[in-house]
Amino acid sequence: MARLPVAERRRRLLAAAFTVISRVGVAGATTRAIVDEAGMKLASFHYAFASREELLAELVGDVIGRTEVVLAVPPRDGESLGQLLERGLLRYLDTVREAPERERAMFELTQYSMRTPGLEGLAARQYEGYRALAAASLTKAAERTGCAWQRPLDELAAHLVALTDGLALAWLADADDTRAHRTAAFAARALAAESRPLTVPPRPLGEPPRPLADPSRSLTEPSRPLAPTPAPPTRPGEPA
Amino acid sequence: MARLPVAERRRRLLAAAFTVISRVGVAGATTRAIVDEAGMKLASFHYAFASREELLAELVGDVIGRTEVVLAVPPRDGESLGQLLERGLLRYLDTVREAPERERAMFELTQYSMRTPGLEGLAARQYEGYRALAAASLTKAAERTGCAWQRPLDELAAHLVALTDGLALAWLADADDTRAHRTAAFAARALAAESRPLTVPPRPLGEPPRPLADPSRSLTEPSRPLAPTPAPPTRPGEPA
DNA sequence: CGGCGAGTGGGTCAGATGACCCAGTCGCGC
DNA sequence: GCGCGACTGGGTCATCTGACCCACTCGCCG
Repeated sequence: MARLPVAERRRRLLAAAFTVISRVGVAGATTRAIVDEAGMKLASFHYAFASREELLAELVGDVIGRTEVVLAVPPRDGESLGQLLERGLLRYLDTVREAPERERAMFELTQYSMRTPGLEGLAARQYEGYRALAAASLTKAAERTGCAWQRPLDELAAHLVALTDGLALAWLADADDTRAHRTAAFAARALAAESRPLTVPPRPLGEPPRPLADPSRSLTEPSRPLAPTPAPPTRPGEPA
Repeated sequence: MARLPVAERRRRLLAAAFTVISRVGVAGATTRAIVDEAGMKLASFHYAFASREELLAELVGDVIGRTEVVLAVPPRDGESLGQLLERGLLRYLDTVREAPERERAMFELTQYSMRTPGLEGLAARQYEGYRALAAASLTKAAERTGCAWQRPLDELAAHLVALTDGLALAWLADADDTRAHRTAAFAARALAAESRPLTVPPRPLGEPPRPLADPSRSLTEPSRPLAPTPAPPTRPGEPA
């Protein structure tokens, strides 16, 4: 083994650890398996890291940055926001299908950090990172299709993260492409419903410019009655 | 230790195993930790189960049935489908908040079965079970609020499962109640948007009874053009 | 009511694993 | 060009873990 600066060695060990975890899970990522993957000797491990725990903690932190924006897809002409979102989600799904182990490894690392004393915060930060990525994607998608979001961006980002998580988890469990595609379409629909076109379509004459009661407010929380609202007629929960 | 029939011993060991897994994860669920939790001796373990693997396999299978319908909530008068769904989701969220370890254990067991040769099928069956529960909840919710679903039930059930998974995962990561509540509201909205009231509201005069192009079809897949559709105007992905 | 076998208890064993030690070696700075 | 110290290699050690063994006990059946 060539002589490497510690920093580089740490980097390689981290990469090897992720590979091993992808293949056999966190439990199977023993120090020996990791150095084996990296083509090193066991002593080098403890030269670079004080302990296996330290490596895993670093890895969890690292992984946050390693996540790329896979949702971003080149927009097409005349494409609606919903369509763009759906293609983005399908693209994400493709990356999951291509490398399911990678995705599994991510989930497992999150779980590891949630369960390990001292690392709980990292799981939260990881999700913070996901939301930031989601927010960026949502912003770009909206401006590319001439739309505006009707809710705070970070809120919608949280929803998108939940949707992608659910989507990935379900696919990992049963590998059902058809079902996953349908759920992706549903997710796109659901998110697009939280937007409005920026170019306000001409309002039909006579219709007052009512600010159409925020359709995305909680459906159960008692909304401060701006005007006393009588018991609403039996209707599905869709916005007025 | 009292003398127990094997069946009972197995049951107790399974319960103890789940408890241990909730506390310390699958990796920490060693045979010793399990028998300790159950108040038995190690030998009893191998008397009841051939191996730790056999117990875990059985546990994964068991867990499928153990899941209850927590989404079901008593309906209130004049409540919309969306409101009912949101309350159901919030109730689910409450169970997660009350026993996060339980939920974590479930996720971990799923992951274990996905990763263990011979148990992959169990993960799929587990999700099948989840979908069945979701479908039952959705049916009940719709009929209680006088609504009908506009998409096949099992499809919507898959969406609901994805949403609850994403919701739970996010909450487990950051324990942010506010965010989780908002996502629950979003999920309820999104699902309710896939329904329609059964009592058809009187159609405005002059508006033909057009079957308003299925709003829930995929937004990207080329829909067989019933009528040649020119490039759609730039609009958000929301249904016409 | 006596024996037999299902069930129990305590111990053992081999292998895996995290940690870490120490004698070397070899590249870099002087 | 050379010495020093950052790095490497090949061990060792204590501990944990799954598996399993065998002598014993005690409730039930005949």
